Amino acid sequence: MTTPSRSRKKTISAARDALPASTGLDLGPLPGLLGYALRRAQVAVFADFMASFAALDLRPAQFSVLLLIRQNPGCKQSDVAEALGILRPNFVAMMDELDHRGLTQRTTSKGDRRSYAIFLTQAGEALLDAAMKVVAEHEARLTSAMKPGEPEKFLDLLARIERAVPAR
Amino acid sequence: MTTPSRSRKKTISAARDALPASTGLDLGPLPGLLGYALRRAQVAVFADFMASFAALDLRPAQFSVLLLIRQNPGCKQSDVAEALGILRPNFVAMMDELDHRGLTQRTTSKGDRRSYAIFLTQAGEALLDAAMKVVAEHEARLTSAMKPGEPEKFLDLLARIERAVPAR
DNA sequence: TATTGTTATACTCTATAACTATA
DNA sequence: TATAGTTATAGAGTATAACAATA
Repeated sequence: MTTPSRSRKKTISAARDALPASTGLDLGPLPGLLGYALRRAQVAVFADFMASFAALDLRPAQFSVLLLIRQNPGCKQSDVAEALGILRPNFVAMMDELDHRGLTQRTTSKGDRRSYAIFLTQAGEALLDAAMKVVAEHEARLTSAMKPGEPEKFLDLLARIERAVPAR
Repeated sequence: MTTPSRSRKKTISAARDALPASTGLDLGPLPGLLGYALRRAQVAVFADFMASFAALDLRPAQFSVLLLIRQNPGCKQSDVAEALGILRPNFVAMMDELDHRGLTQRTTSKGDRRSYAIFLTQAGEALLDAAMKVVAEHEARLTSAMKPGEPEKFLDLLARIERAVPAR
């Protein structure tokens, strides 16, 4: 077991100032916890992402699905689902909706008749083009508070945290 | 509108190496998006948190509720809910469960008879003491992949990202 | 009229078992 | 026997409207 360490203690009080409670409640050690700060930031970023994509009627998961299909045309449903951490049963309704909206197309693959080969339609390509512009603006909002080099540093820290945690 | 910028391009390919797809699919620009990396890390950290607290039968939200009550003994339900971003209707069942488990206690406050003053019981204090040790181990796992000073830098970046996004 | 706690309700995400048709 | 897609279902988490008691 590791102790919070002297330098951490300083961080906690700094973070306490940085993350206002909005109500008068004392948050105690909460703002100094990496997991808590990580979750707060992720919730805020997710909300901004969803608000940005409301006009395109695209949720984050749908955006990533379209992106992966464009990047891997003809791939199987299961591969996309697995790559995004979506369980196969839950992915069916997602693909159904994208299909019904005319954004994707499932063609029964010649080789293995139990799997589909999935593609973007022209409408899907066009929507994804528009989405890439929206996501660039969203990302620019996130990096607007960062100095040069910090976005890269942040991505590196996120990747190391992900790897530092079991499950793998 | 802002362009992705030259330095970002380099970051994307670096992150692509750092975040393996596990399946063979090409993730394209996804691993270079701050929002995507942030969400992946948060999901992984949340999973580690929940696994760590399984033995105590405490979910993240319950832990933060107990912590806030200890930090603000006698406070109102609504204040805790608001501080944690939990909607008041959804907070009722949470408090009911904590009460039924004997971890918290609601006493009708003398001053305002429509609100409760909430406290931790001795069992609640004891469970939170145990939880603080578990969370320290959890945090140590997250910082194990970081060099001195990086946890503070990471907290700072998270707070700045949260503030950079609208809603407020 | 406004606030605190509450009920009812609904919608999204996530998770598991089991079916079908193919292999 | 195993795999791809599917169905059904259940559980969290989150959202809004409205009510009773109190201020």
